[in-house]
Amino acid sequence: MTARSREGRTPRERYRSQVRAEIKERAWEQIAASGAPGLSLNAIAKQMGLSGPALYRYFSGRDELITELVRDAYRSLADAFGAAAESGADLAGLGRTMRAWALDDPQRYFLVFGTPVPGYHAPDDVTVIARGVMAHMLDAARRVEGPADDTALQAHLAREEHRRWAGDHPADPAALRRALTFWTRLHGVLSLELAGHFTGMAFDPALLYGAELDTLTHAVP
Amino acid sequence: MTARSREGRTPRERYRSQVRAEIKERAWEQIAASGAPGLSLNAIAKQMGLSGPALYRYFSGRDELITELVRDAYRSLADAFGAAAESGADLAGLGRTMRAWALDDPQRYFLVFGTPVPGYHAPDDVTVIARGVMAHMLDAARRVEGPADDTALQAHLAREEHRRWAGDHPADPAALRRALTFWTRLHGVLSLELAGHFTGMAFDPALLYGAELDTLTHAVP
DNA sequence: TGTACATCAGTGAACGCGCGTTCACTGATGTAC
DNA sequence: TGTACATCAGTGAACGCGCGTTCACTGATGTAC
Repeated sequence: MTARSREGRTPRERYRSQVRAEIKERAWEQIAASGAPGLSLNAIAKQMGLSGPALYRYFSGRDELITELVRDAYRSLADAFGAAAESGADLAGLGRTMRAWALDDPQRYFLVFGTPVPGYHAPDDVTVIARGVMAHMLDAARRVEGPADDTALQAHLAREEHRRWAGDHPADPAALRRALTFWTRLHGVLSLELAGHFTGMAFDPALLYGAELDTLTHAVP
Repeated sequence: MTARSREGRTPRERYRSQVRAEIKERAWEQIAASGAPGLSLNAIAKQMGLSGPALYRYFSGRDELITELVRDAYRSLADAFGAAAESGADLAGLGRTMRAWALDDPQRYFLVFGTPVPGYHAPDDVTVIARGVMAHMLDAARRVEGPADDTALQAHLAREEHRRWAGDHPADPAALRRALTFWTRLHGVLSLELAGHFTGMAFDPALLYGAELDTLTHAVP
């Protein structure tokens, strides 16, 4: 008879997911050390005291492992946003959450928002998870009060949204614009900072980041 | 006797620099096709109808080639900025120049501003060229009129600048702040766009870019 | 102008390495009766 | 409780590949007298 723990998982299943988790952990360590392009299945196996082919019991190949890491990265950011929103964070709160998430593991940030590897295309479900992240930003952007002056961009967003939803559920263009600006401005500071482009420039990137956050919550533009 | 053309370059020297140039050209093609991590000396040699070791007559190794490409990329951006400034471009003009330069060869943009390869450190002279790019932005930022309200960031920049120059030649903190914001905001839009993060979102990134440009030339924040 | 020599681009073989991935297999663990 | 069978984690050998880099060499080009 099968020994089933709670949740109906057999010991074998539990073992499987533990090993899978350890593989991913070592993969993150490798990525942190030498970036995504340097990720090697054989190196992970060796580090775990396994032979290379053993990993193929857990992932169909290198690509699937990377995809899984991307998924996890998106999910963890979505979770962080979710938790922040849960405890009443506004747009600025999400911004601080994003910065903390990025600094926590810069290479994880770059895996998701960094230079794309030509030729690699993430599966569709990753896009869905990414949209979940965007949804959190949109939600918070919607709750920002203050005048949103009518720009050409906003009109453009309104037009495109109407076309997409055929007039049914167009998103608030002002919120959309704010969410986009939130994303690009914070990404601009974060990615340059994490890439080391501010080193030797004698200023605290956190203050620049904070200044950008202020422009977003007080008034846009 | 040596046949010297104008500039005192012998035919051999001319030949050398032609081959060097072709190597770099093929290198750029490869980077465009498969990114910087996929750059391979052997592949370049094969494409030129040469054997692998032949390239070592022209570059001391892979790292020197990459460094040279980074240098060229920075220089071409600095040149583009210089030409724009020459013909009277303001900060917005530099912004449009930067976008054109980025779209012209996205992988070149990423080579310079994208995810850093852990472990690789550019030589010092690259930093000097990079500072030249920043100088153009600062120059244009200085010529923007309009109220620059006093923020904590600005005060911070003023303090740090004073410390760096020991009170001698501190840069105008308002201009510094504007140049930094110029850089990060435009990079934010550009890098997300080039990385394909806006695909499927049904809006024109150029308009978002333009909106950010407007915020920079009209009033900051 | 011709000859002896030096320079230097490019070759081919080789080294050592690591990669992803396949395959047939062993041996332990779980399952069914 | 014991026995026969099925499942499945992991191994070791092998395949084919490409990488950066070194080395001793050939042959063409330039130089000096």
